[in-house]
Amino acid sequence: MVRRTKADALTTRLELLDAAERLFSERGVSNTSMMQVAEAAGVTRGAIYHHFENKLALIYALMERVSLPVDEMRDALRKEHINQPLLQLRERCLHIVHQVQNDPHMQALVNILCHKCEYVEDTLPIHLRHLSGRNECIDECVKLIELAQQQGSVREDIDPRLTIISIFALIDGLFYNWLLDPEYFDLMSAAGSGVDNYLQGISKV
Amino acid sequence: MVRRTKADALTTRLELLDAAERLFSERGVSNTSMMQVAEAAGVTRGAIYHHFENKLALIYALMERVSLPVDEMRDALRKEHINQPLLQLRERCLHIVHQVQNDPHMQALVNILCHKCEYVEDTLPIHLRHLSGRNECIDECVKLIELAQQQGSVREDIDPRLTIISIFALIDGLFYNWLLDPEYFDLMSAAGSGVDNYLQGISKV
DNA sequence: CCTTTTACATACATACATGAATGTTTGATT
DNA sequence: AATCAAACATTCATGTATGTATGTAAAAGG
Repeated sequence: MVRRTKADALTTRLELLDAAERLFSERGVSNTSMMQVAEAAGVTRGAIYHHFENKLALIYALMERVSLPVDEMRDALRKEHINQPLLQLRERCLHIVHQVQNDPHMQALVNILCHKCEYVEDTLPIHLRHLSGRNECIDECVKLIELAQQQGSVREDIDPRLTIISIFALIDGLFYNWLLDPEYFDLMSAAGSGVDNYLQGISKV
Repeated sequence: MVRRTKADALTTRLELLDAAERLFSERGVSNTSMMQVAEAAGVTRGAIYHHFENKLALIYALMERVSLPVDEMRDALRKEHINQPLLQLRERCLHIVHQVQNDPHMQALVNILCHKCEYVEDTLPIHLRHLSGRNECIDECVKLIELAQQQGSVREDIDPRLTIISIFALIDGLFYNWLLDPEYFDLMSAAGSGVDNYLQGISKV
């Protein structure tokens, strides 16, 4: 059955995205054919190629879908705890973790980018996009550490950049392992104690 | 040209492993065909299927190749700094990092498992194997934290298990990001400061 | 020296996946 | 009301990966 109106077309598009998100997340990107995505969405392959150029464009669209709410949330959190940089850093970190744990789209996307998609030349644009937003975030958080140093709450011998890279690595690693086996540990508890312990370690005594 | 002697066959096998390791690491597992591996090793596909059942068996063999030296090193490090659990933990962590940075086989394998191989049902045995050795290591390191608590060097309110999970996540995350862009930061520096800061954060003042 | 394996190469059968080309039905436009 | 274009469905042409079956020459074994 062909959907005719613009609203119907948008529905089809969303159903395709949902199907792709689910199948990619369950069975891996390269192990999922366009045919399977189409079938799961109740359409034929023709529908996919009408809405998306190819499989990469599909993943790209999946990223678009979550990037907007993520950006909004980041902008909001940027304005809180302005004079308490370590607290803001903590809140921003834990909020991302909370989002990955509770927003299904976000979780599926991180899962796909982390475990269901090979980082190769073909997928480079995807991962570059993923990293660009991240690097911005790193630069911004480095300034938080520097500010904390100026305020005297963080030790002078701490390298702000390496510190942020480590904290982000900690969170990435938690995602990485938690997505492999969500039962193995509680994500929020680990992230909370992990970030707190780390911040404690760089704080002045 | 057919290699006839047993020694020659072993050479062929090693060349196949080297070729697979390189191609998988460069172009991704599912994006590399058995044909390409064979060509890179200077043989035909028949040679591969003679030595390995399929692509999974190839990856499995790649793991075998590095698991032995890794195990040996772990056993050795287990015996050092017995009465200084935090120091032993630190050394064990940093040694793994050092190994990933300096041993090409180790680095390629971590890269493959981390970025060049989708975690799907087909590859489950691979990843299960990867995780089993890891979980053993976690259990062992948890005991190090508990010992440090008994010795009074680590705060009582620290959860040993979550702590180790976080520290391991930190290292995993560093691998994950460093392999994506080795120029972006110095692995050893980040790991050193990261682990030290974290341990500082859980230590008694 | 004869037989049996080993260690591959070659060939084949099958199965998908992709992309593009084309067809068709209906909403949208004027 | 007529035309256009969107939103798909259908079909085809092609490439490519896999697994297996078979062939073969030399090494290993007795």
